[in-house]
Amino acid sequence: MTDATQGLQERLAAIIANTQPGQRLPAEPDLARELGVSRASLREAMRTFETQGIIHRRPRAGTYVMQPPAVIESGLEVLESIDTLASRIGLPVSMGDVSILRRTASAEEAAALGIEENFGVIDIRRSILTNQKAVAYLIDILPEGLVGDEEMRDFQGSVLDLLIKRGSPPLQSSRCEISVVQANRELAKIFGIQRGDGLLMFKAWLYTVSGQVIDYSFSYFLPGYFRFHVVRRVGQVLNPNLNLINK
Amino acid sequence: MTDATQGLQERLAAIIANTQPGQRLPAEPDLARELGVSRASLREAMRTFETQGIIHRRPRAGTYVMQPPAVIESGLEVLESIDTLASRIGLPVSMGDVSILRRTASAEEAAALGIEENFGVIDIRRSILTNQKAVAYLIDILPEGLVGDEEMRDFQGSVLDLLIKRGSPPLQSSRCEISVVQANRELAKIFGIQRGDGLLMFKAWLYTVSGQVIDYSFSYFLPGYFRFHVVRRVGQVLNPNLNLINK
DNA sequence: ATTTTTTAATTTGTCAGACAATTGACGTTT
DNA sequence: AAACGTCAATTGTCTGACAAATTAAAAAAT
Repeated sequence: MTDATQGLQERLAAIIANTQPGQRLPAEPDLARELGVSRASLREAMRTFETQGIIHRRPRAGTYVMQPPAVIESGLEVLESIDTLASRIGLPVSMGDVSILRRTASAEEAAALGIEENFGVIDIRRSILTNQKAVAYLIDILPEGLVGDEEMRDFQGSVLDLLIKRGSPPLQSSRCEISVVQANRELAKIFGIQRGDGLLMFKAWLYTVSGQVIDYSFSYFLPGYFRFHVVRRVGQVLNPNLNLINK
Repeated sequence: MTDATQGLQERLAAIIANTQPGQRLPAEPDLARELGVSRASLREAMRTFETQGIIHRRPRAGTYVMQPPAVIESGLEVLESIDTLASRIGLPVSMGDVSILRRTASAEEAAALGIEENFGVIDIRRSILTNQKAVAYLIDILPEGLVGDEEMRDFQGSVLDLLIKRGSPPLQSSRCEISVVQANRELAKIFGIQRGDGLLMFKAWLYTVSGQVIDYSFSYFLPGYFRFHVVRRVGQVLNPNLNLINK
């Protein structure tokens, strides 16, 4: 996606975010004029949000901002920080050492964040303790320039909570990959376990409403202290393309 | 999305599906002519696939079909059997030894299935092989009397597929708990790993539409062969009130 | 005053045609 | 063989237009 397209995407995202769910957006010709683009370009940008279920377009009636689905389950469907989760479960947790450093992005991180290699990133690492024992270790990689210095100084909780609290850019969802990894020396030392012991790992991409990755994170969990669940629908896979592609 | 739009979407999906990953799609004017639509409409449809990362567009160079990831990947939102998943991805898998036996329910199983202790259950265990190597081991516990003897005899695939195929009772959803377990002697032997090595485990309750648990299952996955993911919503932030408040 | 009917404006879906900017392949020159 | 210039190809974007149907306003009828 080109820079100009990205900019339009973000400006449109802001307009959508500032519209009450259920409310109608301005008509396309008006919106295009407001954004200074042609109606065709606007429609392409809108298609992105329609694909994500953020807006719904009704021919001859208008385009409406969707109501975010009601959250009932308390599983992985909803993104919440470990801190929020722990306090909800009643697990007394404290934060261990926090490491915040600026460095340049590795190739993998640059690809994940959609930035150039060697672009600056902020690397935040911290452990979650219960009874003086580490039960989770969290690494967040963010593009430089997103979080100010003063924000960083009084950083006490989770990166996610910080981003949610500041409100901009508006967040959309997180893609979370679940896997098991063997503890390397660093992780073994942090958790006080043997090298090679299994750890539950979440690798997550946090997306803004404009589709940009704002946080690339690795979360390691000591088995036995956390229980994650997800409710799975019975039915068809929604993405029809994958079916076609692999037939 | 209107019906005509849906049709274009599907026809474009078919064209993308029949294009080798990494290859270029025909130029937009040609593709539009082939599909019998205008270039503007085609571009809107293409934006849908670009959003999903299925195609990548490079200005003045063309539109390219992306390479799908090589590992077994599954969104957890939709419940599907490992067999269906593997065939959808094109991974050649075979079924290892299958063990089907009738016995009485343990206390844990009785609680999970909502039946009396010592009530009869069917215990189905099987391993999934790829290249003669076990990569998954699945245990299904069902209340007795739900599956007939003749159905069991020619049982070849997954319990879930069997239940879906027979259609009754109608299934609703599955609650899946994700954790990491250490391989015991039995599991270590099955997977050819050391005792104590980490395995990804799903513990799942399959619910019918009437709310009854019809299948209580344990699924063990060898790390590295599967990549499960889940999209986690950021519920509150899309709520425009918060954005306004925090601005 | 209220309900029904008619009318007109609104809005998305779609089309055709055009131009700009840059890439990548090709041919030419050194 | 290498460097350079040329030119077709391709996506990104714009303008203007029409169709179809919904919605709201206006008009008519009760």
